[in-house]
Amino acid sequence: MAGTKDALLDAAEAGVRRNGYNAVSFRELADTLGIKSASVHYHFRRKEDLGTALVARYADGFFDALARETAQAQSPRAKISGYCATYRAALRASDAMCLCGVLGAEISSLPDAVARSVDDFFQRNIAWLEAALPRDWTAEKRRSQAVHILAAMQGSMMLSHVMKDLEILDRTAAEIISGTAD
Amino acid sequence: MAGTKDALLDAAEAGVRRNGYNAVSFRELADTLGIKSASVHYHFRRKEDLGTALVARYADGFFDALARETAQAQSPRAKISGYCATYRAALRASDAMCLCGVLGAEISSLPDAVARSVDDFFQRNIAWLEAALPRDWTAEKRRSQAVHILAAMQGSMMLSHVMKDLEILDRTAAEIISGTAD
DNA sequence: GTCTATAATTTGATAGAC
DNA sequence: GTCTATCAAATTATAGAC
Repeated sequence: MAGTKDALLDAAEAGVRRNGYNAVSFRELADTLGIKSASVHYHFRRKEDLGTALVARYADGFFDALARETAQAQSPRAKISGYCATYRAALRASDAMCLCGVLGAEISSLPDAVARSVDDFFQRNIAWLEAALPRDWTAEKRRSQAVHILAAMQGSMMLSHVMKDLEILDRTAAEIISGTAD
Repeated sequence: MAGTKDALLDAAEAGVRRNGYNAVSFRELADTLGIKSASVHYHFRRKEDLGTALVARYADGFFDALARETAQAQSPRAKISGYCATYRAALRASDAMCLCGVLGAEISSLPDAVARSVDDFFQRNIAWLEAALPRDWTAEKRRSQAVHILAAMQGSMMLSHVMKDLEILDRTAAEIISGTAD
C-alpha cells in the first residue's frame, strides 16, 4: 500500500501535536494503522527520519496554504491578516498547537536534524513576514515586527491549547492585524 | 539530608526546562545528585507529585520576583516593564524557556494535576497583567491586552530558545513596553 | 533517608521469513 | 510491505533491608 507512509505521517503529526515528540512511539503509530511496529521501521528506519519528514511535510503544507490565503492580498494588513488566518485554520482544524511550536519547546531533546528543520520553519516564517511588512520601514523595524508577530501567534496558540479557549488566538490575531498598516 | 528534596527540584526544573517533562527520568535526577532512583521515590512517590511540586515552586518564585521587580512601579508602563524584566531574568539565568511554556506545549500528555497547575500559572499571569493595565480601559480591552502580552512573552521565549538568540525576547519586550501607556 | 533488588511495561531498533 | 520474534535499554514504581 502506497498510502501507508502518508497515513503514518498523519498519525505521527496528530500524536506529536497532541503529546510531543517524546510521547509518540512507533508501536502507537502502528496500532493506529492496524500494522506492526516493525512495518513502521520499513517506512522510516529511525524515529529521527520520521521527525524530519514530518516537519518537512508540515512546512510545505503551511506555506502552500499561506500562499493560497494571501494570493490576492496587496496591503501589509491584508497579508498579515492572511498569515494569521492560516495559523487559525490549522489550529481549528486539528484542535492542537502548531507542530513546530510543540517541537520548539522540546528542541534540546530532539535529534539534531529534526531541531534544524524546526529552526528552518521559523526562519522561513520570519522571512515571509519581513517581506509582507511595509516597504518604507527600516530592515531593523521589519525584522523586529516580524519576530513579534510570529512570537505572538506561537504563544497564543499554546495558551489557547492549554486554556482550551480558541478565542485567545482570535483576539491576539485581531490585535496584530489592527496594528498593521493598511 | 533536608536539602535533597530541593536539590531534586532544582535538577528536575533544569531537566524539564531543557528537555520537557517526558524526557526527565527519576534515574537521571538520581544520578545528578549521586543517589539511587529509589531514593527519589522516597521524596516524590510518583512523577506526578514531582511535577506538581515543581510547578508550585516555580510559580511562587516567579510571583515573588515579580512583586520585588515591580514594588516601586506606578504607571502601567513601569509595571509591564517589570513584568518583562522578570521573564527576561529567568530566561537569562537558566538559558532555558519558562517552565510552564515547556509544559504547556506538552499539556495533553501531562498528568491532570500537573496540567491544572500549569493552567493556573497562566491564569495568575493574566490576572496580574489585567490589574497592571490602565484603569480607564474596559475590562474587555484589559483582558485582551493581558493575553496578548503573555502570549508574546511565551512565544518569544520559545523562539529565543530555538534560534539561540536572546535578543528576540528583548526586542519583543521593548515593543510591548513602548506600546503601553506611561 | 538511602540502599539493593526487582517487577512490569515500554521503547527504538534489527534479523529474517513470507 | 508486512509479518514474527527478539533484543538491549530505559522507564515508573514497589518491597524490604540497613
